[in-house]
Amino acid sequence: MTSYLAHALHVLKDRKYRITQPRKRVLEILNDAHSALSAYEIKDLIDRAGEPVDTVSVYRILECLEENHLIHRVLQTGKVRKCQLEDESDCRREEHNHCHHLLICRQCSGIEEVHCLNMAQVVTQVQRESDFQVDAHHLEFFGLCRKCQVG
Amino acid sequence: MTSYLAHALHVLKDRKYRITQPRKRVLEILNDAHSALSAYEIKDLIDRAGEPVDTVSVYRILECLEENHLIHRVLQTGKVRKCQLEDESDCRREEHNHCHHLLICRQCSGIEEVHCLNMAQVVTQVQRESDFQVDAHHLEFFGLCRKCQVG
DNA sequence: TTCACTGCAAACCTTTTGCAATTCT
DNA sequence: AGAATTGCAAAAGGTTTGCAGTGAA
Repeated sequence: MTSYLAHALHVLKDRKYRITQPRKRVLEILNDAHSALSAYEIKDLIDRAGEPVDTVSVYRILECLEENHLIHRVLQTGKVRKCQLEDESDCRREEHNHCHHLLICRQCSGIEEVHCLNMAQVVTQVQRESDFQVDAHHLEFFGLCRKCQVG
Repeated sequence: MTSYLAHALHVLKDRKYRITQPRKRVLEILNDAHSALSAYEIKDLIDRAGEPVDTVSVYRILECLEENHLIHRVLQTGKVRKCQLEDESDCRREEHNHCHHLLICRQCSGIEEVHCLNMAQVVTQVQRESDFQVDAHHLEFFGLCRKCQVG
């Protein structure tokens, strides 16, 4: 069980990106975050920890991380969140890293990620009824997470 | 078969909103649009038609229309689009006006809207596997619309 | 006539760009 | 050393706010 942080650093190193202080700090913040964060929120968290980073750098780092599929964006807010490490075994190959379904709690703003939802039927329905050739989709659920459900 | 424009004006009048020139113009633009538009794009289209409207007014009008469920936003871009008039007969009551599924064409940027996709199974799967109580969702499909499919 | 609504000015927040200085490897 | 990356300054873009003036009902 590798941590997200270790995984991300490994991916970046592997692809010849430099492991700089700002990059490490952003990844540490993302690693610890339980909800999605904006570029500014990430910058603030880093600054508060003592060694400030420029906002522009945060933007550029997030861009890099997104290109390497280490984070993805919540459509509704534009905030980012680390990509969960996938359990290869129970994910169909074709949907790979690109099919994330988010569970966004309206109480605590926490975000969970679900892979492997079976969307085949729905996609088929769209293709049949609308004659639209689907090659990707984004799906976000809103509601209450386990902790915020009362009773 | 009422037009979107007539429908929207009726709803607003009914709820004691004033039918002003800027509101009429924004609704006309939305009525004719075949893809989603940003506030700026709407302002530009109106300006080009001869009688300019202030950007701030466009923002406020869009806010009003959104509150009254006459437009909704495409999550990915933040642009807005008229809500399609629903065919009451084949839509389950509970999902009513709030369950839109968008088909976004990556070729022509056109947007279609689909109601009545059967998401029950997927929602059930989420609730069961993640213990998350779903009360809403947003779903956007990306791909090729009928016209842009070759062959 | 009255009050909702608009237009204008200005502020605010977010994101992007160019370039010189820094720092990983 | 050399190239990638950062920080700074500045601009660009999008959105919001306050207030006085306008116009729909």
